[in-house]
Amino acid sequence: MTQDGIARTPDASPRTLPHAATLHDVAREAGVSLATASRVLNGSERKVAEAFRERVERAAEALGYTPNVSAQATARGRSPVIALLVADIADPYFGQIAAGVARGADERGLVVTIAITERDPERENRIVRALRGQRPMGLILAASRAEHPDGAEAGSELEAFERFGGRVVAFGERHGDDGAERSVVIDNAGGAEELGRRMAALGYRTAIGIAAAAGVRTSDDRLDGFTRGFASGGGRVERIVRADFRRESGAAAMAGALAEGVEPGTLVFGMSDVVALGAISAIRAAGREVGSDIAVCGFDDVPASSDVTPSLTTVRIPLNDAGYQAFRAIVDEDWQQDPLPVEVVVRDSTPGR
Amino acid sequence: MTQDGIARTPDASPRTLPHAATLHDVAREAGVSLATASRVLNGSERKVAEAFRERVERAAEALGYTPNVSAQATARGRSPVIALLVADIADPYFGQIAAGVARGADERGLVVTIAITERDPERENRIVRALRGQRPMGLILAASRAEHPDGAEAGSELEAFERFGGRVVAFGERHGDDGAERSVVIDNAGGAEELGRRMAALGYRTAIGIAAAAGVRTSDDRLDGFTRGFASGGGRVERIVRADFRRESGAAAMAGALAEGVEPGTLVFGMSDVVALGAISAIRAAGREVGSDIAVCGFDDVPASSDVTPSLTTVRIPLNDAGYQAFRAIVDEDWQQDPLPVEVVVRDSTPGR
DNA sequence: ATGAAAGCGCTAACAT
DNA sequence: ATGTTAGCGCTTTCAT
Repeated sequence: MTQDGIARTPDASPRTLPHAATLHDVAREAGVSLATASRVLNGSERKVAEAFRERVERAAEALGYTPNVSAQATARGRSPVIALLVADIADPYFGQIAAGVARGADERGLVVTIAITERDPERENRIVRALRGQRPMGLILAASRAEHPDGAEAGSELEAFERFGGRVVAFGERHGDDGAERSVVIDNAGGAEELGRRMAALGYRTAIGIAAAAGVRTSDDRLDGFTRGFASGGGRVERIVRADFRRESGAAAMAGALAEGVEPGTLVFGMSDVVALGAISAIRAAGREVGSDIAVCGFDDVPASSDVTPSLTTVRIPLNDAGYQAFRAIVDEDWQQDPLPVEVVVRDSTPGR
Repeated sequence: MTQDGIARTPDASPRTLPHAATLHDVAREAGVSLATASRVLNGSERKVAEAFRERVERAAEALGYTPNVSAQATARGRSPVIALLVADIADPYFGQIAAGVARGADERGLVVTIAITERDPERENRIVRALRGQRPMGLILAASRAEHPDGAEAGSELEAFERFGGRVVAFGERHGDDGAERSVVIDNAGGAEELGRRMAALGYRTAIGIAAAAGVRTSDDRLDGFTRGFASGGGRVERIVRADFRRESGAAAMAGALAEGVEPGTLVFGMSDVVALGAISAIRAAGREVGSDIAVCGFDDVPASSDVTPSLTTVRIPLNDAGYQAFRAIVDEDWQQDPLPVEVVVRDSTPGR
């Protein structure tokens, strides 16, 4: 043994590090061919004599062999990965979706890679392009995107991805023409409409919507649905302030609205719970009361929503299941979305008037 | 052009799908060798004539070439990935850490893969083993683990990983002897001690701790620190109930404690905000009041903690930065942890008595 | 500075 | 049923 604890090889190439056992090592150790070793360790169709199989398995065990995923991927031409794009992984909305995706991936032994778009469309495009390099089985777009922000160019990276056999699954129906893309749809409009109806029934007549920029599909759908439902009960969305889906943004938007004046008895509808939570803190900061003075409702039913006081009225959507659906949309050839029930849950932030 | 839109090749092999442009394609298109193409597109040292360089770049652009990461990884022997292990990605604690890791990875063009341990040590071991197959640059263990659950066996997968040049970074100092492993340490004990002191100063004298199983380092440290600080101010932790770090678990533990009887004026210390939040809901469910009746404090300062009412007293730790530190511990050869300030933030859930 | 060619670890025909 | 061998897409000596 040499001083560095590594056996010196005849050709004296100075390996600096021991290397992980390779399939080759296993085969040699077991006294079988590469192919046989590969078959018992990885190949699907079982056609190896029990005796050999055992020897290979023992050798692999002894050497601590782990198949090199990259090598397998190059050889097979596809990578056992699912790429997940989210706007912000620290956001509970995306966190839950991610959990659902991970749950599915785990079942199939797939690895999920995650990338953060920060809600920047340009950044998103760059990421998709880079992700293509991973040659993943599929791409899940959970980041809320706007409709074709600038004409035909947008999404061309996605097309390229699909053209080469990758599957892309988006949350929410996609604008365009492309039939290849699958989407798991959450009934944003329907849920919001029901919410609007319920709020009108509770006696609210005027509302302020805190929405993302026009063009952001999720936001548009929720706002439109709510407006419709609210109107059907005699209510009216009298003002729409813009924010993105971040908490601080919601707070700022609310603060702005407050500065312009908000009548007692007004209902504020945040396009997501996170935004609504931000609005609540702004309302408090302005010395107003949440509930009987200014009512607030949101959308998503993230865990925090039941913890606030007053607890937040919202629309529950099974985010984790939605993530799982997205996973299945990628791996199941004949996938069809299971229904994702949305449900209005009325809590204390919207007392009856 | 044939009917399927693909040029028929002389050997008539029926490719079912177009394939992504390969480096080979680019080289041919540009009329240069594979090596040259590789050099301009990926190689580090620049030594290619400007004329060639341009032709290659144009060809790559025209063909929409994206380097095949797996192939690069096999050729180079290492994969540009950072593997992140968390107990539960939907938990805001892990979500923030993940965001920090992702932020760093993005800077260096690395991809982060995430795996969920579900707080199951056995599962964690399986995962680490599978992860080895990715040959990632490093492994970040954010999942709170117990000390050697069952003797020497535990962590052997980690050792194997490190032996082959992978770097593992753990949150919290590791038990063992191994010098290879780096750890980003959060001053759990110190923060909790200060919290204990402050609570005692507020007038609390008896506390109930909701902790994870003994042996879970994070929990132990927080509990010990708190106990010490609280005692220094004349307080005493009179009961310790066990839960894991999930919200429901915290609620159940609190419900149990409540059933046995909890004196007014008692302080409940949840080992994490999530647990404390669960405790709060249990207290409410039992018809008791949070604050003046039963006070509650937690640890982490997740966003939800400032939204609850009464807002939760806790210890703030810069989780996102902690995640970023972990990233750096992997990529920077001469890494040294930047200090991660912990700070007690007293809110309404622990009014002075 | 450029190209030819030998790998990287593994899979999958194709023999045998 | 097992072994041989030609790739997979890319990197990297090693010549030139």
